[in-house]
Amino acid sequence: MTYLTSPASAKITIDDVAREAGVSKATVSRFLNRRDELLTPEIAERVRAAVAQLGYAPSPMAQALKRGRSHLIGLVVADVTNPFSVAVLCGVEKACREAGYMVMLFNLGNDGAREREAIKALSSYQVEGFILNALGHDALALNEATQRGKPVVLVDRRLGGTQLDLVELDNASAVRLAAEHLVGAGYRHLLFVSESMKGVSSREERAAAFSAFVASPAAACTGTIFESMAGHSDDINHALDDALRALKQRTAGEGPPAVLAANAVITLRIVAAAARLGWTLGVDLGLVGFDDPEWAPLIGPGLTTIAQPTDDMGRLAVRCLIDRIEGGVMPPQQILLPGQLMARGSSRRNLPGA
Amino acid sequence: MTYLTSPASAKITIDDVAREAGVSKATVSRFLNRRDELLTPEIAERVRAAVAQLGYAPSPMAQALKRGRSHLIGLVVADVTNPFSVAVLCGVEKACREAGYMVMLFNLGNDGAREREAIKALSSYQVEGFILNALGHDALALNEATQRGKPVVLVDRRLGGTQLDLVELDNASAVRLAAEHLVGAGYRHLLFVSESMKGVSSREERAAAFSAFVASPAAACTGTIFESMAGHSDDINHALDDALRALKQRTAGEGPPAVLAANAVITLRIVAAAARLGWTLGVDLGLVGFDDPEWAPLIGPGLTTIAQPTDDMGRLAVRCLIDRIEGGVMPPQQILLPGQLMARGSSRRNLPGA
DNA sequence: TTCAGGTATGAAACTGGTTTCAACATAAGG
DNA sequence: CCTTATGTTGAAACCAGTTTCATACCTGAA
Repeated sequence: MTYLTSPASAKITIDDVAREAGVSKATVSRFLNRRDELLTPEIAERVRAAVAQLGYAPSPMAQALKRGRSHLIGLVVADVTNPFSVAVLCGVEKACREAGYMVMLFNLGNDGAREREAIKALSSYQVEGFILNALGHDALALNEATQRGKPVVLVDRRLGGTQLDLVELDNASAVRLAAEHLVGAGYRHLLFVSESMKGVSSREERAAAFSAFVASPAAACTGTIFESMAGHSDDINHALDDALRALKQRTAGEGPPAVLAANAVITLRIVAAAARLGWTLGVDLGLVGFDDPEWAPLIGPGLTTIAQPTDDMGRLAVRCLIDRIEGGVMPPQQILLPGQLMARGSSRRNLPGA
Repeated sequence: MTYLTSPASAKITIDDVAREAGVSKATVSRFLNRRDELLTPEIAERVRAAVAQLGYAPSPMAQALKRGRSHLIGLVVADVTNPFSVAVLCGVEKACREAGYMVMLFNLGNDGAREREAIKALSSYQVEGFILNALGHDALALNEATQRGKPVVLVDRRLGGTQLDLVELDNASAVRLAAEHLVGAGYRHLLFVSESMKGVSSREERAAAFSAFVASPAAACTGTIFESMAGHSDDINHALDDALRALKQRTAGEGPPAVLAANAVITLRIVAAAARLGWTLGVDLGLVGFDDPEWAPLIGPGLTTIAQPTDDMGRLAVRCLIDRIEGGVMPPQQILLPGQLMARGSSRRNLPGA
């Protein structure tokens, strides 16, 4: 009894087409690459017909082998469960397809040790370039890639000291935008909550911009940075609750404090913490978070966020990469894109009380 | 002025290793494939040293070409922005890597017309098999794949009449679980809200199970199905609001109605609709939704959900596929996995009123 | 009519591996 | 000591294409 009835329908090669058309495979190859120029109309037509009749499609593998070009782009993502990464992934994938490239995905699952593995695996598949949204724990891995002469574009995070193309949010402006919004809404005490910096540039930039903002005389607010360390989630939550309670106490009588959350994961943690403490967002605690997932308007009074132009980021990263792949020689670019403030209930101080 | 300092560090081939070790490339190949057996220890050692010294790694492209095996698995996903798809993607990716395969991702972006394109592109890259979470608008595309003798495993959605391996949620049981939970919580009037069926099997199964449940005498509740058609989001929302209002009116005095949402996207829509109507979840409207994204506990009183074992689904799909790739001949399997009820506030009728 | 020059095509080499097959060396058996 | 068996190794063919190089053909000028 057979379950696989497929006759493995003999995949057709360039030789089959050549035979069918009564020409040599060189001719077929020429036809496919520089369509008709260089070919007698009559022959070109015969080849065209044979290709159509057999439904022939050339093997990218074989092409890659000879040409040294795979039309593959390696995309390394720190964590696919992060909505930001997914959003960028979408942009990258779309732009790649439009440009005739396929994307080969490698998800690190937030495991820095796998960066090497990712770059090795992808470059063994002859990807023509990398788009990295990686952890940066392993600068050596990067060197391996660049040393092989493969172009690299960084997204969201700069890695090592190396001067590479980079596409990211204009973190300084975005933080200022968020902080000014909170101050404008009447919050006088700001807490910036981030995951442990661990050398991740975007986290550091945001924290630095926050420090700079609260230090400026014009700010008219106090600011603290809370770094949530890794560990068991109960411990994380406990530490976070303590920090919020302490802040509240310290600033009692001066209006509610506000949190600026460094990304969507942190935002969710803050929301959960507020729920545990029995605080109402927008009333007992202001909140602005980076990233604007679709659930942001639906949590509590609606979460105010800084939306990143993720789709454009992906698209620009690809354009930048392909420019280099196709021989463009230019200085490393840093492309900074503006964030957009999505003002919602979590940062409106004077809500009709609940 | 040069910006690319990389000497393109001449990628080393098997010939280089052979030369370095003073043997033929056949010997090197033998060493790499069946490590040492069959080789003089002295020669094996020379090759090992050469490989190590040159840091040689064989080209999967060339291997694929000759062996006809690419160690690539094609993953077609209906929509990467859907959390369910991402969750499955994670499981698939992990399982693949553990088994020594790479995954090649193709995102349809909910565009059914691209199914063909996806399968063509992936199979031209010689993927050894497919994992499909696709739309199924194009049964022909599928045939193309199976006809080429490539194994296919379906996830979440069965396609066409073809008998293929399938991994999905046990929709019938899951719907019953959710519905019984709602009835148990005191809701007497149930509304099943789904996107337009359009031949998507999981949607149909869930709807059918819902109909079956409410039709059973033991159910002690009424049930309606609301199919949200495609269109402008304002229209969708309007229709949804109307349906909810009508249900409420029709059942006035018999306690609040409850919604069973067919997936996370619908769940978010219901949450938004409740907000527009000024209804409190759990009080004015019960809600249970399929899929359990991380934000579910944080919206309103917490959303009750049916969690799917997405990670296991991915893992099982891969195992199933690899079994077939590696020659396993067996009848098409249907693997049904149980859903888990995550009871939260949105389905608790007697909350301390707000 | 012949020769130069250009063009269209095919044969063969090449990409980087695997695999078959033949050759060689060594050991065992007669 | 010669034959046979066994086991290692290398040369060459092969995968499916691209590209170089040579050849055949045709045209135009001397």
